[in-house]
Amino acid sequence: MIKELAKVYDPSVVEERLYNKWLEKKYFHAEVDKTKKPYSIVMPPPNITGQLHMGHALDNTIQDILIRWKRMSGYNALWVPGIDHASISTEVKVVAQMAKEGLKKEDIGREKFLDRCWAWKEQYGNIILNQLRKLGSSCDWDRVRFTMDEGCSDAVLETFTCLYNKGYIYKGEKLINWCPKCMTTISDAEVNHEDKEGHFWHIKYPIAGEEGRFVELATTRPETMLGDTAVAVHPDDERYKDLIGKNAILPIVNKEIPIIADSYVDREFGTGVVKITPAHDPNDFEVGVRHNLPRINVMNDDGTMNENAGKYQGLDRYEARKQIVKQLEDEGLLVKIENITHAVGVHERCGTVVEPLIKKQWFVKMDELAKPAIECFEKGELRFIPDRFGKIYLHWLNNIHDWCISRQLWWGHRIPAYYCDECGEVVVSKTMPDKCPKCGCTSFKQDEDTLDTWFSSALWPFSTLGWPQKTEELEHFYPTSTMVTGYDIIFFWVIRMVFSGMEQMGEVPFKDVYIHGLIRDELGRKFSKSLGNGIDPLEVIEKYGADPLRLMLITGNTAGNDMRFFYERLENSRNFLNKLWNASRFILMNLDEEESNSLIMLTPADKWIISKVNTLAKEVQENLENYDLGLAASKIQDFLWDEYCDWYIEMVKPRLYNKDDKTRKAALWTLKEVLINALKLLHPFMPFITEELFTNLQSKEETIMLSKWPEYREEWNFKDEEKEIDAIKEAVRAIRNVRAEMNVVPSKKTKVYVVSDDEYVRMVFTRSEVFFKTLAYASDVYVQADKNGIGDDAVSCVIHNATIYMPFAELVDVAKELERLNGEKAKMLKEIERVEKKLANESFVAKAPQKVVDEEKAKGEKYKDMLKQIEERISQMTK
RNA sequence: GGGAGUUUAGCUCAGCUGGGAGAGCGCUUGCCUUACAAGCAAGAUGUCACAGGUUCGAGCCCUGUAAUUCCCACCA
Repeated sequence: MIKELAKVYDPSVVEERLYNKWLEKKYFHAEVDKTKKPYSIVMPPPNITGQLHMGHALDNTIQDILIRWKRMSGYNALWVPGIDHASISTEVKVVAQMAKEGLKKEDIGREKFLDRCWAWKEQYGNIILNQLRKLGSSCDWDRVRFTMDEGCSDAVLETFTCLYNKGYIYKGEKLINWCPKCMTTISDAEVNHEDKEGHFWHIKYPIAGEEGRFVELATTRPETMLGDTAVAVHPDDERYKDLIGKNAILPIVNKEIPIIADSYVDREFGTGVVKITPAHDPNDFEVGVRHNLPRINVMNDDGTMNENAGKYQGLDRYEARKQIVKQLEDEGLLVKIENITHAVGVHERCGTVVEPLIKKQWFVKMDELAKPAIECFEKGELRFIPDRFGKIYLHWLNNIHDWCISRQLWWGHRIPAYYCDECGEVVVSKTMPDKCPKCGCTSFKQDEDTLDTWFSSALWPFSTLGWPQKTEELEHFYPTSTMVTGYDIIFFWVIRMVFSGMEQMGEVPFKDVYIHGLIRDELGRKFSKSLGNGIDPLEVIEKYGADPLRLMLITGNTAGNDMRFFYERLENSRNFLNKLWNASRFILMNLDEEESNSLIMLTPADKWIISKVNTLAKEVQENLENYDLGLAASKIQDFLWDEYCDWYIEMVKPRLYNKDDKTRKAALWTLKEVLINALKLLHPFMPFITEELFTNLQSKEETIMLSKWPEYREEWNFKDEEKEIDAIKEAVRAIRNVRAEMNVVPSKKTKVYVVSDDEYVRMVFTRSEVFFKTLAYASDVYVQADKNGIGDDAVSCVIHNATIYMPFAELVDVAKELERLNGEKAKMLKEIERVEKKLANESFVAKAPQKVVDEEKAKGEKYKDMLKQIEERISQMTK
C-alpha cells in the first residue's frame, strides 16, 4: 500500500486534528499506577487575568518535553495544570471593568463584588488554558485545579490555622509597604526599587532654648517631617555631642522633639543629622523602637495627609510636600535644594510610589520556617538547574524577613480569623467558631482581609494532589519531580513552596528546580505593553505551527539564560519541519512493496546510519537527564538534516531506483527504522509532526506518544562501519573539491558510475551534479564512464583515498589543479610537522593520557598517507 | 553597599569531565537534481574581553582588571 503525504505540511490543520485525537484517547490522563515509577510536574498556574505570552510558551514547552519524554520512557507521568486566582491583578481588572459602568466596589459590596470576580474567572479563566493546548501541552486536563477551588481553599485554611497554632502566624503592628493606589499592603518582594530624579531638601531645625542655633538636616520627603518625633546624630560625632539630650524645635509643627544619639546615623552622609519619623520610615521605625519614641502617622491610606498634618490635612502627599517646602522657605528654614537620583520603592504592579505606614497586619514568622528549607537544600534533597540559583536561594533564606500576608482586598482567601463581638477575642479556625472561648459569646465577625495570592501558590505542589486529604495521588506523586519556572519568581514562589512543603509535608515539594530565563525582543529588551514589542505566541503558532515555535524556544539557549526572539530562528525551525516532511514523503513514495520479515542484508552504509541513530539515542538520553534540552534538540535536528537527509538518503538513492537491487529492501528497512527512531527522539520537542509522520510510516501503533522511547542498543553499535563511511565522506568531499577547483562542467548526459569491489555497493548518477553529491562506498573507489559516456577518454584522478576517472574534455585547467595540489601538500606537511613536534615533546608523551597520544599518532599516519597520495597525483599530472 | 551572570565569526548564541575553535542567520560561488529552492553543493570569516598563573597542553581551572546585564539592600 502506498501512502502519499500532502505536498506541503499544513500545521494548523494537522495540529488541531492530532490534539483532538490525543484528548479523545485520553493519552494525557495519568491514573495512579504503582507498578510504574512516578514522574510528576505541577504547572506554575497562570493568572486568570493572563493571556498566553512567550514566557508561558517557553515554560510549558520545557515541561511538555520532560513529561512526554518520561511518559515514553515508561514512567507514570503526571502533569497537573491549573490557574491562579491572582488576587490583586484580578481585583484591579474587575474594578476597572466596573469603573466603566461608573461603579466602585464599595457600591455593590463584598458579596456582589466577589460574584463579579467569579464571573470573570468563568469567562476568562480558561482562556489561557485553551491557549496552552495550542502549544501541544500534554497535561492531564482531567485534573485542572484552581487556587480557589474547594480543595485548594481547604489547604489554605488548614495551613493558616496550623501555622497559627504553632505560633508561626501572628498579627502585629509593624511598618509595612502600603500602596496608596491599590489601597492595600504589599510584601517586600512586591516592591521594586527604581532610581528616580528627586530632591534633597536641606532644612534647619532650631535648637530649643538656644536662640539662633540650628541643626541642619536633609530629607527627600519633607512632608513626613510633620510626623518627626526626634532628631538623631551619631553618638561619637564631635560636632553634635553637646546637643545630645537637648531638644530641637520641629518647624511648622512648633513642637519640641528630643535630639538622640544612635549609631544608625552615618556621620559621613549629608550633615550627619537625621530626622526621625518612626511612622513613615523603616529605619526610623527601628530607631523609634530603640528609643521608645512615639509614632505619629500623618497620612491617610489614600496618600493624603491626615488630621495629624494640621493645616495640611486633606492634601495629597505631593501637594503637601510642595506647600511645606514653600512654608519652610518663607520661614527661612530651607537651606538649599539639591538634585539627586535616589532609589524609590514602587509597587511592582501599578508603579505607584509605596508609602511605608504602620498598620496592624498578619505576618508569617520566617526564621524558624526557613531553617528546614535551608537544610533540605544543603543536604542535596533539592537542586537547582543551573546550580548558581541555589546560592541566590540560600542568600534570600538567610536574610529573610517576616512575610506580610494580609491584603486589604476582597478577591482571595479570606483570613480565617474571627473576632468576638463581645470581648474582641481572636479565634483562628477553619470555620466560624460556635462560641468565644473567653466570654462565651456566640457572635463573631470575620477578619476583613484576604491573603497574599502567593499564600495559596505556596501550597500548590501538594494542594493540587489533594492535600490535606490523604489521597493516593499525594502518596504516589509527592514530592514532585521537577518544577519549571523563571528566575523572576524564585523569591515569590519557589522559596515559599519549599518551606511550606517542608512544614506541611515534611518533604521537599520537588527535587529539581529548572530555572529558565526571559524571552526578550531582538534588541534584548523585555517584552512590554508600553514598548509594544510583544510577540503573540498564538499568532506565531497560527503562521508557523506549534512545533517550530517549540523548537525555536528550546534550542540556542541554556537554562537560566535569557534569549532573544528572532523570526530568522523561527524560520530555521520551520525549514527543518519542512525538510522532515519532505524526507518522509520521499520514503513513503518508495515504500511500494509489502514489508518483508525475511533477513535483510545491511550494507555498511545502512549500518553506519543505524549506528549513528543509536549513538544519538544515547546522547539525547544523557542530555535530557542533565536538562540540556536545547543541546538534545539540536543534536536530533543535526542528525536528521545532515546525516540522514543529506548523506544517507543520497547514498541510498541508487539502490532505491534500481528495483532489482538486492539491497533495496535493506535500504528501505533502514530508512524507515532509523527515521522512526529519530522521530521518537524528536517527539517531545515537536509533538505534532512526529505524530503525523509516525502514524503514516507504520500501522502497528496508533500513537508515537505512548511508543517506546529509543534506548541505546549494543547490537546497533557498528563502530567499524561508522569509521569507514565517515572516512569516505571525507573522500567524497575531496572529490567535490576537485570539481569545484577545476571548474569542470560535465555535460548533462554524462553518466557516471562509482563502483567498488564490493558488488552490493554501487551508485549510479545520471546527472553530473548528482555525482558530486554522492558518497562513494569503499576506500578504493573508482569511477567509470558507462558505454554512452566517456569511455577511454577518461583520465584518472586520485584524491585522498578515492580515484575518479573523468573525461579529458572536462579537465579545463591542469595548471590550476596542480596549484591546488601543491597547496594541499603544503598544508599536509604543516600538519605533519605539528603532530611530530607534539609527539617529540617528551613530557607530552609521558604525562598525557595514552588515548590522546595514540590519537595523535594515528593522525600522523593518516596525514602521511594523504601526503603520499597527493604526491603521486602530482607526479602523474606532471608526467 | 552586597551578590550573580555575561564577554567566542558581521548578528544571535552553543561549546558537556581541560586534548587541534562550532551552529543558525547573513555573506561569496555554482546548481530548478524525479523528497525538499522553506532546497543542494562548495567557500570565506575568530589575538575565544584583557593581564598574569597552574598544566606536557587552557575558550574551559585559579588570581586580578575592564566593559556590560540582572538581582538583593533602609542610606536619611
